Amino acid sequence: MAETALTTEQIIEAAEDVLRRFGPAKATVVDVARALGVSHGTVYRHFPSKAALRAAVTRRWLDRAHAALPAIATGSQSPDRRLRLWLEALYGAKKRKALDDPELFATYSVLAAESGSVLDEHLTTLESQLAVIIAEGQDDGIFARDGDPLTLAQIVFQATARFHDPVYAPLWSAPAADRDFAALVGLVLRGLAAR
Amino acid sequence: MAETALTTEQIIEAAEDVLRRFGPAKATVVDVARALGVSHGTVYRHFPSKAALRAAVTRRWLDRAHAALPAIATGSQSPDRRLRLWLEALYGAKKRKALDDPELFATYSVLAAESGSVLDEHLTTLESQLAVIIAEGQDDGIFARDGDPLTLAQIVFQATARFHDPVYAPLWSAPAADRDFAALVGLVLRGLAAR
DNA sequence: GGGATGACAGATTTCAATATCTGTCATCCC
DNA sequence: GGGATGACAGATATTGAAATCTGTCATCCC
Repeated sequence: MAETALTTEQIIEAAEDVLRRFGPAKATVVDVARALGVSHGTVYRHFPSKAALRAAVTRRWLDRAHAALPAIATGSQSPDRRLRLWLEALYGAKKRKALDDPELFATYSVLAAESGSVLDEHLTTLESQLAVIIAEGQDDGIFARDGDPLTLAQIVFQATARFHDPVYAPLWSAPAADRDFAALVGLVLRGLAAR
Repeated sequence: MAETALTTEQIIEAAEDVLRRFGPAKATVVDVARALGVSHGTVYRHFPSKAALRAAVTRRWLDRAHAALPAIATGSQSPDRRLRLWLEALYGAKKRKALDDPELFATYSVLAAESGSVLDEHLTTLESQLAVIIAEGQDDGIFARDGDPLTLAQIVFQATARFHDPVYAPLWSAPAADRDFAALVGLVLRGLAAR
């Protein structure tokens, strides 16, 4: 069992590969097992269902895609600048992935949509990063103090949905997209600012 | 030909009825012709294609759904109040339709998505209504003067997408939806306000 | 003449038979 | 013992033949 031990991580990697090659509609557990040279029963020893395996792949992908954001949220710059940088990093990462490999991006959009709980957890994480920035901005007197930081974070997240929700990905390559994004961030920052 | 003359309007009405009953996936031109008691060739005398007929139905539905908005845009109240009322009317109309008859709403969501030009034209109309309100607000000194009204209107429209884009319809019945909407409108209005 | 018709070709959809997949579990083998 | 296996039942997907639909047009009929 020594060097040939099949790890959960290996299965996730194989599943990611199969999804990349076949797409979400065609990728099967049997494909994953075949890629690993084991029977599909073995995969079910590590994951209770196909959905759970796909959820694990999705979770890892979402975490990696937004790995740079926590550092921005807790950075040393002023909160308003950090908020702008954070939103730009989120939009930039999504846009780059969507344009670099549209098929793969579409695959992960489907995966994220199908495992709602993974997505919800991810979005909650992002919103709490935003909330940290906003709370510090309120403490510094840069942002208006009326309003709970987490609620404001959710509102800011909703207001910028067009620039991070995958359903809008086709619009991110429009000529005016980056200009519109900058203007929207400007509006949001003026909305948050202390009077 | 006197009283039995088949009008374009009658065909649109029959098509609307067929779409309501069968849904966008099943409704056919033959169904529409059958409902009118004519051959399907006759329908093609009035519309160049199935897509054009469906586009006509969509156009009429969109116009009727938002018939109340122009009056609000040109109303007598202050621009900031009008902006809030206009956005509330838009969200309210969509939400009511989505909750009253989800199937019909889904049908029209599909129709709107499939005939992009009709939708684009409709959105342009809505944005120009917003632009009128914003321009007046700038003239009155209520809104900041930096920024072209039409661009600002587009940004406001994008910022509130979550509360009018049909893809988000499932979220409109969430308990927090109305509260979030009010908070978002508040943020947008503060963002537009003159300092 | 001008609008309605229905036969037609090619494209699309439906349907049922067939194949594959998901998830379980008794069995195997190191 | 503990992990891997593969046969199995029910669910889902694929496939190809048959049916229907879209769009055209020569013809009909008021």
